Amino acid sequence: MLDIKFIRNNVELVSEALKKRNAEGNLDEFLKLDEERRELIRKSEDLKKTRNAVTQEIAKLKREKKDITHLTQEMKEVGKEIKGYDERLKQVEERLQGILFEIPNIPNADVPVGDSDDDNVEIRRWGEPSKFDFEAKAHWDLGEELGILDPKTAAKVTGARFTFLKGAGARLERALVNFMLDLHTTEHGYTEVFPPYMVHRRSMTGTGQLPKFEEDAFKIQGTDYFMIPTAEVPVTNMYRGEILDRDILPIKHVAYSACFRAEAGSAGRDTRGLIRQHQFNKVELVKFAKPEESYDELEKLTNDAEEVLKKLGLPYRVVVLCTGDLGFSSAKTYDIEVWMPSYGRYVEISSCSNFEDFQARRADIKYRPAKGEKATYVHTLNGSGVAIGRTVAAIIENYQQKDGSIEIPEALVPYMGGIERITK
RNA sequence: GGAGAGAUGUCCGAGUGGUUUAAGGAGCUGGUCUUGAAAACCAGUGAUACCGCAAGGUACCGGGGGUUCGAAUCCCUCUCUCUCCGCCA
Repeated sequence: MLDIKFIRNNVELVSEALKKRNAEGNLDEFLKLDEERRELIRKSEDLKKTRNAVTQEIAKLKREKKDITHLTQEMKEVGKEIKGYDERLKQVEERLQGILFEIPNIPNADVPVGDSDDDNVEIRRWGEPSKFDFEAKAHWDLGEELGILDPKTAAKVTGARFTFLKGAGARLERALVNFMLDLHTTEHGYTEVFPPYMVHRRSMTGTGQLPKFEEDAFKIQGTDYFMIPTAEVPVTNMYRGEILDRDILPIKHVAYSACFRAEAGSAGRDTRGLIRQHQFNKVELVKFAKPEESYDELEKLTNDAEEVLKKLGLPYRVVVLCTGDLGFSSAKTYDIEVWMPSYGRYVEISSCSNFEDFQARRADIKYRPAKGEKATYVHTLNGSGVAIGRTVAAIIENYQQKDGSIEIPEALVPYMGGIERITK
């Protein structure tokens, strides 16, 4: 959510930003309602001032046993008038907030302008795309042949876009979770949290999933609970409505969670394999930082996520998302893309974003820059560190051997109980 | 699921319709005293949001609604916390 005053004073800038994003925002109506809102507040508060004064007078007269009926009559009318203004004000503010909630964040100045992911800009690469002297297989074929991935049974039990992991496959998933959590807690200084997998509407609104993207989320019928699409939601909302002590910033959390996404609008895309599932596991990095440090923290956070892929020996590249591909709440995002032989290209495995104060304003998370100073919004950041399912897919494909077995990356062997290779 | 008790400012905690438009205490800030500190004493103190160029004003006693000239206080409703009982991984 953007600041009302900021929009009021920077209409051109906001309008430009929307254009760059190919997004729409009802700025004309916003400005009109903003004007009306302030006028209603003025009128209502004027009358309240009068009422407060007269009410004191009535109390005094009553103590003196004097007649007050003419005053109470008068105030009855004033009360009605106030109520009228306040009711209209409430309507105006609701509409205003509705518009505000649907305006995306303003991209940072150094974000490249572009229409789609074709215009994202590669920043760096690590490793070389894997080459094979045999016919390389896709992870969905290889995984089923090895008996470690079983989407058919999942389809029987639940439906499409779910998978049973079995044997060494299930072990690999668990090993990756533990490996990543250990790396980020012991080497990168993140504090581990294990969040609830369901949150209520306010939390989903705080991080920006709602109200605009409700169709992407799984809602629990008969409740106001949503399955979390990422641990970002519960972990960011841990601090909702709080003023944080400046000395504890930056706060760095790492959280493992399952993630649930309806994938509305993705029908027919990535239908095979682990790339796009309704439920997947992810280790998420979340930070709360001082505004002046948030872009340094974004670089560090991205590096922390990259370290996972380096240690696993998976080739990847980092791209900065262009304005047209940027997520709704984000001011700047780096995607880390891992080499996926079956796709013949790099595939997103992590998305690291600085939301600046966009989420903090929605969720009301502040800090005090200095003692006695006015509290101001923190900057929130997060990134996958990294998506587990896609890592499993990447390991299967990049570490496949000619005989159809899969070598386990060295760093992962201790987490696999010493298993160095997955075979039939 | 049943029965009951709560939610007040940074914290503790009074307050059942108008000298409470929130007492008192703690904390914090400043001062007096002291070689310094502690203690004591004195004074100040909403780290809130909004409207306004400002002066100032309005709102805010868990959330929402109602009664009233006037609500922290009365009524309705929701959320959360705690205690006891039942059930349960």
